[in-house]
Amino acid sequence: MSLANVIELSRPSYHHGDLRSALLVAAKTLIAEAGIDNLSLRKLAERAGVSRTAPYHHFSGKNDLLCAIAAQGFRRRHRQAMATFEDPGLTLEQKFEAYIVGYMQFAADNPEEYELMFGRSIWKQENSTQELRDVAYPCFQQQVDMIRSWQQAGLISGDNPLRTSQVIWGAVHGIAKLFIDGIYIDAAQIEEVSQ
Amino acid sequence: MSLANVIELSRPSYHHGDLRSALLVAAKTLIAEAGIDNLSLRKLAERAGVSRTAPYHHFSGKNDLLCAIAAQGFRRRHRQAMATFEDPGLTLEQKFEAYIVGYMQFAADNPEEYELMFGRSIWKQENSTQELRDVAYPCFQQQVDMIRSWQQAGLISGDNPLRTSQVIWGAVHGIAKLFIDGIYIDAAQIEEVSQ
DNA sequence: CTGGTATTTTGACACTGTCAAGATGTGTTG
DNA sequence: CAACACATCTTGACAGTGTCAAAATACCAG
Repeated sequence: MSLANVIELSRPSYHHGDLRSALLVAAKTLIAEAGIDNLSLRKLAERAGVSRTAPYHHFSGKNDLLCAIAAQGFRRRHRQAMATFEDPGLTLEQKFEAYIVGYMQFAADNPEEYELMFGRSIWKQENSTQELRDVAYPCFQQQVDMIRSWQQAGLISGDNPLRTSQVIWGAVHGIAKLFIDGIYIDAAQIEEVSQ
Repeated sequence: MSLANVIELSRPSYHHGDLRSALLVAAKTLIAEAGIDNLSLRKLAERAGVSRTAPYHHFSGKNDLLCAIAAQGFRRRHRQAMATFEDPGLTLEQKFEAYIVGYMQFAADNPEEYELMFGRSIWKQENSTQELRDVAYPCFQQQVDMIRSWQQAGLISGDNPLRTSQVIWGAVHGIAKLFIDGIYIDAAQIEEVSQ
């Protein structure tokens, strides 16, 4: 962010230089400050020190911007989960627990971004960008793969990774929303879902 | 709705008569047609055959209207769950299954209304109306009571009804959202959560 | 009938997303 | 170096939104 500020303050030229990433950065801070539904393109443009319609040369519209932000979130979460999955110092069981806890942590740490990622506005209708889908689907696929390995190891029941994944993700997601909304559930309770 | 239409078409007087309920009815049809986020007070007023600012004498604002609609939903669901809970022809186990299935059915039948009820916009900040809280909390409390009875009967594990309720509701809610978003999960899978 | 109150309307304002047209740089080619 | 093409940014404009203030209208108690 400090880099972006430097660029913004000492605007060396008429052209911003890297307005696209500057907008994404500004958008994330605005979202963290005031929530998703208080984000407007105009306030965002002002924050970035640029005219109202400048963003339209980097994003086809507001929905496109939101998709790009969400895509960043999926990338971050994907890397994070990947690190857990590939950590050689963890047993399968530990990975399972770390995955669940990590998921909750991610949701709790970035509640507004999480809301954007899994809120339906960018997924409903034909709103989702190609880029977003390209980033999010591997994220889901990875989860299915992990669950498959846990099932094969007999760590959790069931033999249909996809179905089980839907159920588990549904549960974790629902609980994460409770978590975000302020009803604290400690890690011990999370174990109860895993059975 | 037909009754409302009669009232609307043959508007007998300058005063609407029962604009408040007419607005609620119109709002629900508009929501069912075009979704929650496509509902605007102006379109709603037009649909009700009334001026743009007329609703403001029956609701303090848009948020108030949304809370009223959601409150209706909670009342409906509460009655529905109550009927299941008090049905003498069902065993505890059957009630449990009926409760879960009924919940999913409710969500699937009224997806947009469900989104409103459990979407965070009306719950976030200090948006929730007193009426909404008065209706919704008994709805949650009832669920806790049911789970307590199931736990006492040894039907499900755990000894903390509140915590368990949070977990189960989180799971069911998450799965309901998957359900709504088009990923079908049959009843057999639901059993898997209940263990 | 009359005054007060409840209800509805018209007018207005700030804010939003988005498009069209013009202005201003940047880079490339002759 | 000059001139043109292109990317980028700005100004102007429009429709739509929620909401408030003030005026108009209908109903109701005295």
